[in-house]
Amino acid sequence: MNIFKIYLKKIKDLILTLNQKGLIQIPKDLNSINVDIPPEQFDSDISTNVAMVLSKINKNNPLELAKKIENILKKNDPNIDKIDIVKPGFINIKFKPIFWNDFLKEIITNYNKFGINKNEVKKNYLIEFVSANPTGPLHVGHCRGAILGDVISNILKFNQHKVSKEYYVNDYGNQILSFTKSVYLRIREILNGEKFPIDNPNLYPGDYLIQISKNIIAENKNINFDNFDNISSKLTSLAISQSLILIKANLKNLGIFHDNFQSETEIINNNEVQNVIDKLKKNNFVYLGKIKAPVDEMKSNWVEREQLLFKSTEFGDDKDRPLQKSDKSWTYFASDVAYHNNKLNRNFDTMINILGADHAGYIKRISASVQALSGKKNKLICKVSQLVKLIKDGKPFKMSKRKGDYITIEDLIKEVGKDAARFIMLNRSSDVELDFDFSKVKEKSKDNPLYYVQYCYARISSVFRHIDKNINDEIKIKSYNFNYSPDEIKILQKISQWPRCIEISSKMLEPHKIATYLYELSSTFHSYWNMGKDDETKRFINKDKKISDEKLVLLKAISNVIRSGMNIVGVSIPEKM
RNA sequence: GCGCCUGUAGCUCAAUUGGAUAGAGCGCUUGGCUACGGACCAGGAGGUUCUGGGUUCAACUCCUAGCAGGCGCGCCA
Repeated sequence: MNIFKIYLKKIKDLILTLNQKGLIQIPKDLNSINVDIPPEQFDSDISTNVAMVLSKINKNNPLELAKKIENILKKNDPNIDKIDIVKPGFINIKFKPIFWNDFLKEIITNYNKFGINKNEVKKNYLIEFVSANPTGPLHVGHCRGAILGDVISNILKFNQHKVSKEYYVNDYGNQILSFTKSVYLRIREILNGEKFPIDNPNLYPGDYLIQISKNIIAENKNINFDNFDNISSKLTSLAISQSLILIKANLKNLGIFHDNFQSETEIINNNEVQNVIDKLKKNNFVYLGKIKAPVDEMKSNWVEREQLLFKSTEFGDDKDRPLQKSDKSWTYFASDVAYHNNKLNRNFDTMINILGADHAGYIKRISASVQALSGKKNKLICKVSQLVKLIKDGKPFKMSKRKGDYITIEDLIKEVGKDAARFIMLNRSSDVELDFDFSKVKEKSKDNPLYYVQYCYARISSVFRHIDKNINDEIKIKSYNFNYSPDEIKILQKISQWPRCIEISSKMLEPHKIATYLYELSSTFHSYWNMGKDDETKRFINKDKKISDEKLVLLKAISNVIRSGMNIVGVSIPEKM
């Protein structure tokens, strides 16, 4: 029940009717008309800009137009208490108690549906995220994108879209080769005591390789590890599946579960790369050519080579991109084009890729390929998650893979817990760099939004305990006939904005809005709670240790929204803290 | 040099995607625990939204030209 959408429709219908009667002119496009949340100082529940939008085309003062609309609105809507017309031409609407009573009845009886925008067109999404190389466990750097992708999926699912979560496994190429080699040398070390060349920059030095190697030895007693070439491909698949076990365990600890792990090797072995290149060739998007050297550095080392190129410049990229290496093997880009063609063939309405900031430069070429293959724009949406700046003991913490001093997801979870990791990573827009201060994240104070929201839920739970109920119990109300005070209406207004929050974060794929909203809702609650100290009528439990239906409904509504919100974010809501 | 992201209070960030007097937390400052959970609340000080131009009834938001920071820029993935 999105009251903003409901009233937007009412207002659009109204001006369409007025237009048909020849009373007003309307623009072709009604999209700039909106129904919004009015600023607090105006004592209204919703507001609309309709008069200002119509003013120009009607050559009429917005205030006068607003007056006309006001009269008609009031006459036809028994829910409206008063309408204010303010300065430039805003129409501010305040509802009667009956409106809030009906509203609460609806959201309490259908509590599990509140927030869903059910009239939105339902789509079938594919979201690809994490997709870290399968050469070891995940580290904190992967964490933000992982959580972002997971929560975007949760929002879309909450809004009743279909979502398939996918992890692309880059189990092919040079990095995998050196990874396999590293495992091999670790195995030799274990079996034959040959020391692992820890300083070789082309190898993976991490200690986790020792455990991987031990597992491989233990599970494959029949393999002879004397000659690398004889077993390299077998060893690759064994090493990767060991890596994936680690990665899946990491993701599980973050509360993340993918529906599908798509292997790159499989795409290549199915000849999909060759097929997609043939397809592009047919449509004239591929040619043999040379790439120009970058303008500045290392000009002297540049060797021009003729290679198979994809015309990504036709779709706005800076240069055309190579599909084939000089040794005739495919580039990473080529197999990724094939992978995206594979996605296209599975007929999703929209494909979402979550990328780290360091891969942002890749977006143009991959969306170019999707456009070339599908002819449709906007089939692929790429979301970039900016860097996370780690702060430990008040100082920035730099991770270096070489030295092996990086923080894994295990370390992170052990130190701050899944809930804090998820909530804090979401607390900022994905477009801005995020400070992740280990000491602050653990802090149990207002400085930490996670605890602030959880504390709100815990307080509500404690009220339910006092009346010998549980916060999850369904409540039965004889009649919704209440008259809430202005301070309580403030909470109701905030609650009424929940579906709108979902609507926008779902449309814009911006999960941080959920975290912000939950914080604000908690804030209005905490504020009201403290009023109870001076004013007993604002306490939930009265002198007789009872609670009125009016207050009970209010608490139930708040806690239901917090529960849905925290479920979407994927964090727990303890009843006691 | 080019591309992407960012620039808002001393610090970290919001801002209903173009709306009204730009809001929170931290820090500073003044108050509130014999209390349904103080992990909280109320008040105060703090702003030329990086700069210049443009579009609009309306610009933190869009366009444009700059400035500053981050990330990336060959057949690595």
